[in-house]
Amino acid sequence: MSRATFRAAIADAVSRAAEIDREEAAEQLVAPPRPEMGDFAFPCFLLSKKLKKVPPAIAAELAGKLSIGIFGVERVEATGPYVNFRLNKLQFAGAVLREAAVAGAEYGRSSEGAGKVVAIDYSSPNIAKPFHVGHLRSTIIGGALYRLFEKLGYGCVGINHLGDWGTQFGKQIVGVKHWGKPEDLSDLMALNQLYVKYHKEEETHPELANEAREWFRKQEAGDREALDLWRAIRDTSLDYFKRIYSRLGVQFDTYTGESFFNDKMEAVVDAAKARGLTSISDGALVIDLERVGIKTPALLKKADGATLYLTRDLAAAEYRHATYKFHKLLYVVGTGQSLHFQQLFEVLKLLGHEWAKDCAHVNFGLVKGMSTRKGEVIYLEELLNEARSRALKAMRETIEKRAEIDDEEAVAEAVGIGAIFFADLSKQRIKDYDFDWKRALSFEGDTGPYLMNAHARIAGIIRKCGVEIDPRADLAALVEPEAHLLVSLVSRYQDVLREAAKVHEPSILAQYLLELAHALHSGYNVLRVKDEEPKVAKARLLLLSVVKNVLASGLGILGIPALERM
RNA sequence: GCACCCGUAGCUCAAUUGGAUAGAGUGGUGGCCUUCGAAGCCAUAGGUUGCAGGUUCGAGCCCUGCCGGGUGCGCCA
Repeated sequence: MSRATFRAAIADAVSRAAEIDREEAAEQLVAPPRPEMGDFAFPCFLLSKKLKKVPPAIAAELAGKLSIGIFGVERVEATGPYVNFRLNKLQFAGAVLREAAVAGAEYGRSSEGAGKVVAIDYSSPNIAKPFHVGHLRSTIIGGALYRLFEKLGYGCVGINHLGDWGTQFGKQIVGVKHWGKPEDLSDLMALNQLYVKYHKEEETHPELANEAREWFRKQEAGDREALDLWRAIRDTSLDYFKRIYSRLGVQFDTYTGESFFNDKMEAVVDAAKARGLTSISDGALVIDLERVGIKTPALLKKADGATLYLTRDLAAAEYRHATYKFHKLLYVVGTGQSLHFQQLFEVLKLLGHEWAKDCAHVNFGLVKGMSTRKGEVIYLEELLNEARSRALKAMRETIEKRAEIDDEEAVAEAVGIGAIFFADLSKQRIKDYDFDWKRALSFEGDTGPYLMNAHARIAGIIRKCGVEIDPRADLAALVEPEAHLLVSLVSRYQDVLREAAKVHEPSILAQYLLELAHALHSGYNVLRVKDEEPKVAKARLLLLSVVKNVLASGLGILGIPALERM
């Protein structure tokens, strides 16, 4: 808020001096590339066209007109084609830090999303298969977006669209029937082994495929035994997933998976037919999408009459809209399914749903190189355990720290999670992700633990400095450029959250937190608190405590624990 | 073959969405722990932003064509 106040004051002055619209002026105000240049800059390129003068001349002229009387501004200077504004440090720090100090851990929260619902479909794994590293991105990105929108005041619905229906269950049941024991039904690893065994056997005994198809057919027809088996497998999987999610700190509001929509698809098919959208092609029921620029037609039903993925997603989208009246519906799914989502959104439009424009595919790049040398996938639990043990090893290298920590295992677990989450969330979603043990589990440099360390370090200062935090402290002592940089970064937090939400990109927040932690680490030597004069100590401590709150808030959104000690 | 995505320092990534001198980490080299946490800091080296055109006051970003990598392209999800 406070940053916006200063921005508005400058925009107002600029709009009067340059005779342009106030909003236009506010929009053009940017931050200069280097802090010495000032806090805001107004580029004069656009005016150049209108006034038929070169930008530097306009900048000089404007700077002259604006030299005095803008709220919070202590210097106006033309530098080349820009007019640079430097804020009064005391006024700026006062406004920013007081607001942040009062808000405490809630700093950054806003109510701009009040009354609006964002539904987010994420993680959505297939039942009866263990969680591996490839499932992580959707889970982590979706969880981060959930908490981000929540922070901005939106009501969020986390949807886990479980892959809990389909022909793979026929195969799973054949595996259980032929080679399994009754107790395997409640053991996910055993179930998975049976599934793998099925595929191996199928290579030499192709007739098993018919058996599997028959089981799934029975399942769809409501056969008692088939459904009982399916339910047991589903329950076992769900228990397992929930254990993983609790370890990751990820939550869902609903687990309405694919099976939930079994009885809701016929209505969509009927609606499409009624609108004359469908045709028969090679026996299958399709919707031609050539007219909207998609060459691949959408398949609603197979030649044998069975429904498909798309049919189910159409029914699900309609159900979600009816149930949640969402402002936005986000699908956090890999970019490999782009065509599917283009088709889905276009068909929703053709069905007359104007809300189709509120649906978005939050796509992300592939996770490559996640299998071991033997070609097996890396299970998530292996990764988490490895991260924990490496963190423990790193902790044990410094004895002083151990003395302060009472639950080493818990800290190591948190550090491991922090490293893994941040390795994923710090890059733009769209980029392919090369999984690499060394990089994913690194604790040095631009990593999750680096941010956690910045937070724990401030916590240590607060514990040991011998000064109390005072939100009303006199801030005149905050004269160092390092302090001003931190104030400026703190003031940007809300803007960063808004931008990250707007483009569904947690990496914007992650990059910002790195900047903040860098500024802290570089500055904290000159911003000592302990044994300084009380006035100086109090001012600096207030600044540091506010930085700590921002770190805690941002890390929380990313799903990374902010520890007091590590 | 067609469609979409990605090419920025040796490696992994940024760049305020078209703006000022393209920045971080890592790896290399050299420094900094008797002072609130060294999972840290400082310094130094490293670039024809894949190539070639175009658009304009201005392009890593937009347009066209190539080159390289990835993904997808009707009866799986």
